[in-house]
Amino acid sequence: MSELKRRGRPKQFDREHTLAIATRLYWAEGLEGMSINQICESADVSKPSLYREFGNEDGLLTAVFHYYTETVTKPFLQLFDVDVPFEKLIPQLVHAIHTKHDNSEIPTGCLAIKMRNCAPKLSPELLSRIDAFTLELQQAFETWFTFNQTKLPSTITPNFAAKYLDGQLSATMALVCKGVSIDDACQVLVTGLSVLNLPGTKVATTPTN
Amino acid sequence: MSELKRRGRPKQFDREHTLAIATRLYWAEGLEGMSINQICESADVSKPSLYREFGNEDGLLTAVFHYYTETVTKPFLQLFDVDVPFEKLIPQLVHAIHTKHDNSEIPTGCLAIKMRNCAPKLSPELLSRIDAFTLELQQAFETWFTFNQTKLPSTITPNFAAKYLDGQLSATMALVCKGVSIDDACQVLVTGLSVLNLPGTKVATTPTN
DNA sequence: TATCTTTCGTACTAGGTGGTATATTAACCA
DNA sequence: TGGTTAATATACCACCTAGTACGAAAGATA
Repeated sequence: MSELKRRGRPKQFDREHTLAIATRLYWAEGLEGMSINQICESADVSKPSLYREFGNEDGLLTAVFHYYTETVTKPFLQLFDVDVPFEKLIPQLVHAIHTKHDNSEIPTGCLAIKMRNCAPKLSPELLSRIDAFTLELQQAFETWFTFNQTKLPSTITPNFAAKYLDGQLSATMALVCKGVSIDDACQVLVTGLSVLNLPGTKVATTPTN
Repeated sequence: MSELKRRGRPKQFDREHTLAIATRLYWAEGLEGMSINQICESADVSKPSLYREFGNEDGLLTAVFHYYTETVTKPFLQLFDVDVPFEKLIPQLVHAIHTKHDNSEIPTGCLAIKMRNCAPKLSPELLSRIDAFTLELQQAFETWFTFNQTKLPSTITPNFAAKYLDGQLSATMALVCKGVSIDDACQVLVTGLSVLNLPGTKVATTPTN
């Protein structure tokens, strides 16, 4: 146990609570739409406390990004475990999107993408961390397709399929952000993925030549 | 002609030039990444001159949005004229994307979407203008599919096809913004649109049930 | 009790933001 | 020439931003 008595005034600052609120705010309002002052006010912490914990704004953003990937993206990535069978991926994706947007107040879009769009505000270190993570995600897709390659159309490589899936997910989120209903957005996702020959889609096309 | 002599000091302010520079800057750097001061400096105009012309920041943004739709989006929309035959749409889209990103310094992404993402900064009037325009675009897609409905798969309505196309274009732009090559992004677009049975695509799928 | 150590928050800084008051300038007209 | 009109830019405003100096507070140690 780390039950040895610490000297000095006991710490009251709740890092986890602050990170949760900051992440939610940045995610919902956008990086540039949210200031340190507003975050301090919402999380009910003093500004020096926040700076003591995270150093500066970039430190806070780095911690927020880490918190986001751990609590949001990584659970999503588990859907692409190579053990997940071919025929269960799309229903799982649709289910994940539905539960994520239906019964809670999760903001729309991807925080990592929103952060990437504010590149000039970010340090090179954080920027490369974001890029590394998106690459990691991309490669998880590719790995999944590699292990499930047998049923891919012959003209489609796992690498392209990964990019294509990435694009379809972007499309779905973009539509949701635009106000399209979750059902319609999921239908777009399912339709788009149907070209990869994944089961669970209704749309069928015929060869063009 | 409006050649009647105006009284007072002749105007030097070049509205068109300023709008062109402001649009480019907002488009490239994002709404929140660009300040009035920076725009004035880049356009080499004084701040009062800019305020005299546009009233306030929201007025400038409104003018920028109009300039953007007129010079960028509407030419793109012409590709969806109902007279454009079915089999020429995709090559035109790909060609448009290529020429737009290859030989010039056009920023990536869509300014209208970037503006929409900064909703809290925008006046309700401008916000509804943006929404109206995106709706108009969506309906142009739908009209095109209505006039070219015959070859659409029976399970796909023109309304859904319009949303789907919107999503595929978002996907393409998202990939380009992420650093994916134009060729790969266009290939994603072509592949995605293949489910609509449009000619010009190589990928063919077989019915799943 | 007094000292030491650590965390706390008030109150401040410098700089940037959107926006403007005001004096000057430059053309017309009489 | 002098008066009228309108466009110009300097120099300013109040406010907000990220970031911090510093003294008070709260516990352990002696």
